[in-house]
Amino acid sequence: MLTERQSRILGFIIGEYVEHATPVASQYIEQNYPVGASAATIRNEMAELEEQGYLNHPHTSSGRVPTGKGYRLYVETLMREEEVPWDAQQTILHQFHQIEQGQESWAQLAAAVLAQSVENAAVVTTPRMDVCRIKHLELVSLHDMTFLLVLVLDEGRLEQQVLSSGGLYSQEELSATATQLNRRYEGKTSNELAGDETDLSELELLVMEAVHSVMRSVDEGGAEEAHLEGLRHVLSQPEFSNSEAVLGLLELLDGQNLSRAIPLRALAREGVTVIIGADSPQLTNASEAMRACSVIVGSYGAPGDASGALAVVGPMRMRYSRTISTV
Amino acid sequence: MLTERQSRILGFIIGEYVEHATPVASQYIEQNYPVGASAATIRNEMAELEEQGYLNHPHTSSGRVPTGKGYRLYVETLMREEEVPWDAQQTILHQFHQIEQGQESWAQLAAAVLAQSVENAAVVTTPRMDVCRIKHLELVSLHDMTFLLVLVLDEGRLEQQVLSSGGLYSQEELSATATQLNRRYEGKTSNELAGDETDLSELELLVMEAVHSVMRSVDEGGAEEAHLEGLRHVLSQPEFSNSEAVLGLLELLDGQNLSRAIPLRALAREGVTVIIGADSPQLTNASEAMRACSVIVGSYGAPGDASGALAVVGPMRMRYSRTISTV
DNA sequence: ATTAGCACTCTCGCATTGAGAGTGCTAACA
DNA sequence: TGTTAGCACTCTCAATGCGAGAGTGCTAAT
Repeated sequence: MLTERQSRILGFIIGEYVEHATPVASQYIEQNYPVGASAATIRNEMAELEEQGYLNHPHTSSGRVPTGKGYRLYVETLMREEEVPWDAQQTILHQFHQIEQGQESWAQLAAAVLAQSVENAAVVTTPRMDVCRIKHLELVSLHDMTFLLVLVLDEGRLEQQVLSSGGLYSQEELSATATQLNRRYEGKTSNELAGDETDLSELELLVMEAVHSVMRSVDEGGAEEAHLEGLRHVLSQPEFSNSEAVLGLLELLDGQNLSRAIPLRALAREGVTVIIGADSPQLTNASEAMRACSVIVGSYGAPGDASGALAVVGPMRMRYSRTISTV
Repeated sequence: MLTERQSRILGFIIGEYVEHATPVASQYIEQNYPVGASAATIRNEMAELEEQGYLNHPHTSSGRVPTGKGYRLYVETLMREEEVPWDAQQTILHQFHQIEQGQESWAQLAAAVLAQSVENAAVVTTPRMDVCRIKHLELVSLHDMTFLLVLVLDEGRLEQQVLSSGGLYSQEELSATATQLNRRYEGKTSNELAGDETDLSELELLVMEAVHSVMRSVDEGGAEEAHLEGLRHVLSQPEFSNSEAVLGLLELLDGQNLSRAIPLRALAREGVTVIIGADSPQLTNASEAMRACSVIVGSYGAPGDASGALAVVGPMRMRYSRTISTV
């Protein structure tokens, strides 16, 4: 469909545009890239590329700008993955070793690191088991009628729930109950739990019901929290110099809407995915604000084990090569 | 210093400006507020107010705009606290009852609720004890050489830490150790812990060292996390219609810089505080971006008990009355 | 097939203009 | 002395026009 030279020119244009965010002219290409042809020829090729839908021009006489289709071709075929510079890798690793905290802040930090290193906004969801198992449970008395249920799941994930009992229980009773329940339910998944709740005391029943509900909500990904970081990078891009665009995007990403806007988990299953602009099939409710953006979704962790999703949100004009490999 | 009438006019102007974000003209005041004087008189008073530094005008012929000094006078003396509408209170309560989760997401949600109800950005730090006490500790074996230390502190706060032991311990041994340590240290504060670490086995020593370090970091507020929510509200205000302002503020609030920018905890001690514009003494490193903003800081919880700070960040032109009472 | 040359189009920045808004001042008035 | 009406003055804001520059599209020559 495209000649060798056309592809190369397209690549050059996209590269230029990604870096400078201004329409690219034929002369400029001629002078700065090794095409081996004059400006006029390049112009002809550009016209051809435009006819096929890879380029666009804002007005009769201004340089060319890549279209969504152009970007897609670029990402799919003619981009070579950029090696992440070794020292950048080191920096990232270093930043990660700084913290050995719980998953909560881990995700937050991962988002920050990712955002910083690709200079765009990043979203990271907390890791999550495909099916989680009880590792251990513990009951701690708080006040007279309330106590805390602490649930340790696979991979050291922690969940807590405050319960109020019908009666008064001492810490000793609670501990004993916990031990008992541990012996009986350790290693079970939510499903294996169901139906095995006969023969329990009132207290045990109360606890197990709570356990069940917590695990179910974890299984459903309800406990999955997405952390957003680095919005400033996206918004400082020139495409958001007018403030309506800013607002649109903010509206979309700031609130809880985040997970709704981007069906992260669904996409993450299949390696690294790139969503360009209003790639309609994937973003069903792609809002107007999303038109100008791209999202790169990836996952980390081993499938079947703890795993989570992570994404980079940026303008269409982002450095795909760098970003993708970083992801 | 100010006559009765001057105060009233100042009040009217600020009220107007806060609502409409446009300079206020003398005629407008005359027609919409019960001053009992003509536009000319109001003009004279305005000139007087300007001389004293409460007002300003952008250019020779445009309405008046309050200065920082004006706002300060307003909040300090001539504003009456607005009653939060009852149904709004209900809504907020309702939203809070929706979740009975851990503190992590609690703070996040509180920020969201606060932000929404005052239509500005809100920051909420996680609750924190002044001095925390051990309620309970638990050890859960994870893999061969690693186990999880779960620490329940006062008020049901949870901390976790992954430890790697020198040797191999079974879950039984861990549980026994935990029970032992519980018996010995329950209810102690970090300080009471110090120096009482003689006569312990290797494992116990390892655990208690970790406990100590966790508690110290909690005491120091290191574990305090600030959650920011509702940026969109601030940025949708007309004063941020030009994008440089947006960037400045974003730079300030988006990243980890948050807590550095606003010495929340320090301020929160003393009831509700209002910082207007570049109130220099309080915001040492008040960046340029902060010039146009105000911050209202408050605290929640009982001092001496679990407590945290919360703040609303908005344009100078915010509805102080409503916001303050909501806080 | 490539290229040089040239006309054409469109944007961008700048100055100009006119209307409108709101003040400051002065002079009259209670 | 405090208040008010009237008017000139200033400044913004939006619209308009203009010239320069950038970059293309096309045509004709190689």
